[in-house]
Amino acid sequence: MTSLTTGQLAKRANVNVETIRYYERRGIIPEPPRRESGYRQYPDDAVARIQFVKRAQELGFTLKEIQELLNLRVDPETPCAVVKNRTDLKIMDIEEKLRSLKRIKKALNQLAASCSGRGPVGDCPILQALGGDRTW
Amino acid sequence: MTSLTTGQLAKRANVNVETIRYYERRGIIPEPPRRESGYRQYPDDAVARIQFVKRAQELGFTLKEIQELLNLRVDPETPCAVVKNRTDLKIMDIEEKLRSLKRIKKALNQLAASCSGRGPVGDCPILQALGGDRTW
DNA sequence: TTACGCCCTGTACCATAGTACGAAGTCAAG
DNA sequence: CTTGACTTCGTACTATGGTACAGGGCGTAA
Repeated sequence: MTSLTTGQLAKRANVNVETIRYYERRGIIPEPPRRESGYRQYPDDAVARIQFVKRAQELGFTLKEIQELLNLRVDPETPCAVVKNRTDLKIMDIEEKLRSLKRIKKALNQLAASCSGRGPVGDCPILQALGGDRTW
Repeated sequence: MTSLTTGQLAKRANVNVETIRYYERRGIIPEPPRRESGYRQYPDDAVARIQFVKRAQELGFTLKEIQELLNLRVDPETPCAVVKNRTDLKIMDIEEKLRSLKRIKKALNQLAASCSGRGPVGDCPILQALGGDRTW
């Protein structure tokens, strides 16, 4: 069984060494055994754990949520429904963000359409719309 | 001409007093004149300036971007096109965020669909998909 | 005049997700 | 055995957008 140093783990998982230490402080990865010298000895599959975190992050989970997700695993009797439920909640969360961004985009498009791009900024309809039409 | 104290301005603009001081530190609102006592004296239209900031924030601009937007006003000869350009960039920015969120949502939906919600978490297809199918 | 509420300053703190750095110890190659 | 790369720890710093608080000064009404 090979074992990895922090640096090797970092390289394989494609993250910064400090990120690994940070995850350990956060309790997202367990403290690995140490050599006499104090060097950490990570098992091979620590790479998979880091990648779990990274994939979940890409899917919009925060580190806190990921930690909760990982904690569920500790008790294999936890019903799978709990995990599905978090996923569904996250989907709703993302739908809310999508709605909000679409609203924003619509408003910005209206501003952009109102502005020819010609003339001095003093007459800019975009700034006027944002600020009322006063000059401070 | 009425003039406002920090607290009055905060109340009218519907923000925290500390937020106003924070904006002043950031250079987002100019330092107002003071009374003998040191009390700030805001002109009435400071309310509009705060609201400009708040509206722009709602539209997805960061304080830094808002500051740049406000700085454009200082020289009324700045062409309006500059403002339009920033707006267009921000629209593209938001479109990018929308694409990203849609990708995430799709991936999460696939995960959620793969999971019946029944059975123990040890067999959960969601966690398996995130982590590879290993048990740490 | 005293009491209460506001205002002033500077600084520290919150969450989020890391990154950077110094000082010291360790490991491996030459 | 030395050198250079790597590891350890603790702490401080980054960016973002504020919030909180202590210790003092000010303002006004009763």
